[in-house]
Amino acid sequence: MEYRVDRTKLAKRPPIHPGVIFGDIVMPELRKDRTIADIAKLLGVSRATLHRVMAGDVAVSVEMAVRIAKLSGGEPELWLDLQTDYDTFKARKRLAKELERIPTIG
Amino acid sequence: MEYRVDRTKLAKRPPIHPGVIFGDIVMPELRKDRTIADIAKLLGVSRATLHRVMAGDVAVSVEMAVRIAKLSGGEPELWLDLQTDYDTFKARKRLAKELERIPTIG
DNA sequence: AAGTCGTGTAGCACGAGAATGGACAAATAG
DNA sequence: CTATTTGTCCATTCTCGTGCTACACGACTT
Repeated sequence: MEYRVDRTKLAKRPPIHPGVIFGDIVMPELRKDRTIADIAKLLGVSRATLHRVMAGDVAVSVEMAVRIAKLSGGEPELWLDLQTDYDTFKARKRLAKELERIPTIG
Repeated sequence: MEYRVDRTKLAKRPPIHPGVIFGDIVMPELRKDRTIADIAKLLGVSRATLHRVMAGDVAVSVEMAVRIAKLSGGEPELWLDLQTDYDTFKARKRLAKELERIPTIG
C-alpha cells in the first residue's frame, strides 16, 4: 500500500495571505486604543504600507516580518513561512506549463 | 528557572546560502556527465542565472526553488525556508538599531 | 450643519533585486 | 596546444515593496 501523494497535484485551498492573518488576528490584540497610524509609527513604516500589507496587496517582506515580530513578540519566520506557502502556491500554478518540461532526475 | 532565550541575541553562525548548498550537495548528484549549461537548460533558466545562484550571489527565488525542486525531486519549501533563515539573519543585523526603537506589546 | 478624525484607496516616483543575452577571461580536459 | 567548460562582468528590462500625496467615505463631536 502506498499512501504518499503528490502535494503539487492536491486541490489545496489557496493559502491565506499572511498580511491578512496579521491584520485580522494579531492587530486587534495590539491596538487597545491605538490607531492604525500609531501602530505603523511604532513599526517604523508608513500607514499606507501597513495598510497594503494587511489588505494582502503586497507580500510580508523580510523587513516587515522582523518588525511585526518585534512588536508582537514572536519570530519573523512565522510570517515568512506563511508567505512562502502563499508564494509557492501561486508560483506552482503560474509555472505549471513550464514545470511539465522539467524532468525529475534521481 | 527560566530556560527561554532570545534567539535574536544568540551569536548564531550565519546560515549557509541555500544556493551554495544546492551547488555543493545536490548538483553533483544531478550531473552524472552533464554540464552546468545542460542543467540550466533543463531548469529553463540561463547558465549565468544558475551560476549566480550557486555562487550565492543572488537569492533562491520562489521560481527558482520550484524549478530545482521539480528537477531534483523535492519540495520548494525546503530551499525557501533555508533562504528565509539566510535573509532573516541578515535583516536582524541590518535593522538592529531600528528594532531597538520598536517596543513589544503583549 | 459644519468640522474633525480614522480609515480605505489610488497614483506617482524611487530603489532594490532578479533575470537575460552577450562578451570575454580563466580554468580544465582531451 | 586546442577546445570545451566555467567564472564574471555589463547593459537592459521587469517586478515589487515603500513613501508621499491626495481624495473619498463614515462616524462622532461641536
